[in-house]
Amino acid sequence: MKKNKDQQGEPSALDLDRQVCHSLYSAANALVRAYRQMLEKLDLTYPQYVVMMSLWQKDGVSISNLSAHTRFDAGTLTPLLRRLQDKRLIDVKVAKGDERRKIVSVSRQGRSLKKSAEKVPGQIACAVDMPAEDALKLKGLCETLVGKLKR
Amino acid sequence: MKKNKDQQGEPSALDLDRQVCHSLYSAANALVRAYRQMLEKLDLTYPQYVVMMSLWQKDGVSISNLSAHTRFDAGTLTPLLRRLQDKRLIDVKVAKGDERRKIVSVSRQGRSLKKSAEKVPGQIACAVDMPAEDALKLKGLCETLVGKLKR
DNA sequence: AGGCGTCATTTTGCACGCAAAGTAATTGAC
DNA sequence: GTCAATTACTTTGCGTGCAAAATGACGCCT
Repeated sequence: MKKNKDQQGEPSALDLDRQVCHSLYSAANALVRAYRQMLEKLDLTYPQYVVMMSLWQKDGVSISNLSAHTRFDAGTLTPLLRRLQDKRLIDVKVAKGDERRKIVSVSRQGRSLKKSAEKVPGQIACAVDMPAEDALKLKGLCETLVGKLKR
Repeated sequence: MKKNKDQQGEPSALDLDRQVCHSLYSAANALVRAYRQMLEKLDLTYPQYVVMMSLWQKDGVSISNLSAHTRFDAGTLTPLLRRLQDKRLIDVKVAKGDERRKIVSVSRQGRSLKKSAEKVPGQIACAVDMPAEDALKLKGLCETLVGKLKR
């Protein structure tokens, strides 16, 4: 009776519990879920918050610039920006000199939202409760991964 | 001229590039994108592949068991399982003795798909090209994070 | 037995994520 | 200058991810 070919066989490379990717996937989802509560006061989803952070940092950019910085697909950004516009947080205008391009900028309301958003990183850090060293290591490994998978 | 209150001010906790979560989010999306190509031969999405891995490992489970193991929401599993059923990869039956519960099991075709799936982890490892030590560290940090955010 | 709270699953509604196809405006080749 | 290739963005279609509400079955209390 060497093995037991069906259920509960010897460990396999396909075991869910050994998959790094599954852990990463679960962690990303868990984080978005954690953000959801903190962001609902701001009436933002996590991706919308990312876009606002990008714009708070650098305003008046084209959609393709925003896409590069946030790493969101253009096809994802179009409707997301429409929602931010509906909330009056941003302005979108056609670029002068190149009518294909659009320029996105933060509105006055969008700028004032930044003050409330400033509390969010601390709240998340508190919920996650991970030593700064580990957080940096994690960030570094994720960035490496993104780099390897680019394209 | 101490500061420059608008664009390009001093670094802030809201800078996108310092957000661990944004790196994690991007990495998870990049990984799913990488899986997409390898899984299209199997006609599976990444979440469907996760469910199949879970079932290959342990068959004949209820949906809530599957939900716990895969960490997918029940409301996500219902339509996902319907698609796997449409592809004849799994069988779903009402549990005897408790008609609320359903029991999910791998079909013969689902079992034969496992052989093709066995190549996937190696292909991903190759695309990612990360030292085993780093991969384990990454997995560990993600699991810690999931643990802290549980609830 | 009847009723009620709990449990397992499904449904609904909304927001991504992204490949692929579509639409304009711009650039480049000649 | 003309026209094809390219670029910037939008649209479409499908599959999640998840909160919240709905459905239906169980189990327990009396």
